[in-house]
Amino acid sequence: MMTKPFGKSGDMSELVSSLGWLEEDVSSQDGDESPEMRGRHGLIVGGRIHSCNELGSEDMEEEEEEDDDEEVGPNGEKAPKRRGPKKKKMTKARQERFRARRVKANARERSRMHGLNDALDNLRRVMPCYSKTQKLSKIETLRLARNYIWALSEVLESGQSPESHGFVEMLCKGLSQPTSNLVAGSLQLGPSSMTQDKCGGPGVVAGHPLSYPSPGLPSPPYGSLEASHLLHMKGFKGPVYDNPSPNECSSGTPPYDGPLTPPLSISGNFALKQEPSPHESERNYTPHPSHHAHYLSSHHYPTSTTGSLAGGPQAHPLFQASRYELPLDIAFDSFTPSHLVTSQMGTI
DNA sequence: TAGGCCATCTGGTCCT
DNA sequence: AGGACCAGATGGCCTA
Repeated sequence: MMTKPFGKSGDMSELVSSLGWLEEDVSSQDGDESPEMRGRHGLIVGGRIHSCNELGSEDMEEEEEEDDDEEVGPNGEKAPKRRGPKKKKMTKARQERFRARRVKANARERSRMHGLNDALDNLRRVMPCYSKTQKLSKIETLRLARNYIWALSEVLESGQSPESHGFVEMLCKGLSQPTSNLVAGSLQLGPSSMTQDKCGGPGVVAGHPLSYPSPGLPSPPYGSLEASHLLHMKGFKGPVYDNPSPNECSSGTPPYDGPLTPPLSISGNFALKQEPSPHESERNYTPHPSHHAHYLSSHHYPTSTTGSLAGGPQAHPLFQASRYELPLDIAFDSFTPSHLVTSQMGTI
């Protein structure tokens, strides 16, 4: 798996002592270094050694330019002549400037990645299974976000209920089994028969027909669907069709990596919402806005009593029952566990 | 212990 | 020249 040109920790001190400038650089890391960063000094050292191999120590730099034209590969073969301007000698001053540039660039790169991670965190918060303790991985967050948009589009386009089996199936499409468990658990719904490809196995776990098998999952509670999420979903009653939508997931979902139908038909709806400026959105940010579903439920579609937050989460049995003890006879507005059980048998 | 995920460093490339 | 972005490399942490 990982190649280890040098020991992860063992021979490090030897290498470190042979590189005088190394310690200096480590100590010259940004002053605002987080504890996390401090805990990763070994890693920084590793990085330095990596770069050292490429740049060479100061002693090596003096020789570096001389045999430029006759580079010989590890197997003795001649490497092609290096093109472009000849490398200038790395004088001490140049090296110092280079180091300073690198340190600055590293700091920028760190903050850039932090910004990216912050954005990912914000994305996690609006996912239907946000949990502070059970963070979705980056890749799973992106996949779920993609599915979420897709599923909400389907809700708007075809009137499919956000509580339907198909909705969960769409959310879980292509997700890992633990993430699928998380999503299904958060939605208080059972496993999907369609998620066997990547989402996991058949999904019926011993003890409860509605629970996902959850190998390796920590004890509950982990991700949970925020009350507002579910209430908004429950409140949302899109146009109801007599016949199931031809686009319904269970009747033929597009392949996971295939092109999805863009939510063109709903873009107008979304566009109606005045997006706050970055500043405003920061100020007004709420952990679980479920913006689109909320907006739709409160502005475009009739909202049931349970669909309003006024009643509070405890107003619905869904929020009184543990996910793991959800009785089979809980009736949803348009979806029941029995519904699910039959769907698992492929009768829908 | 292998594998997954992550943070960081780094050099290259493109753009201003 | 310098910054943003990217991908590769590396090592740490955690879990099955």
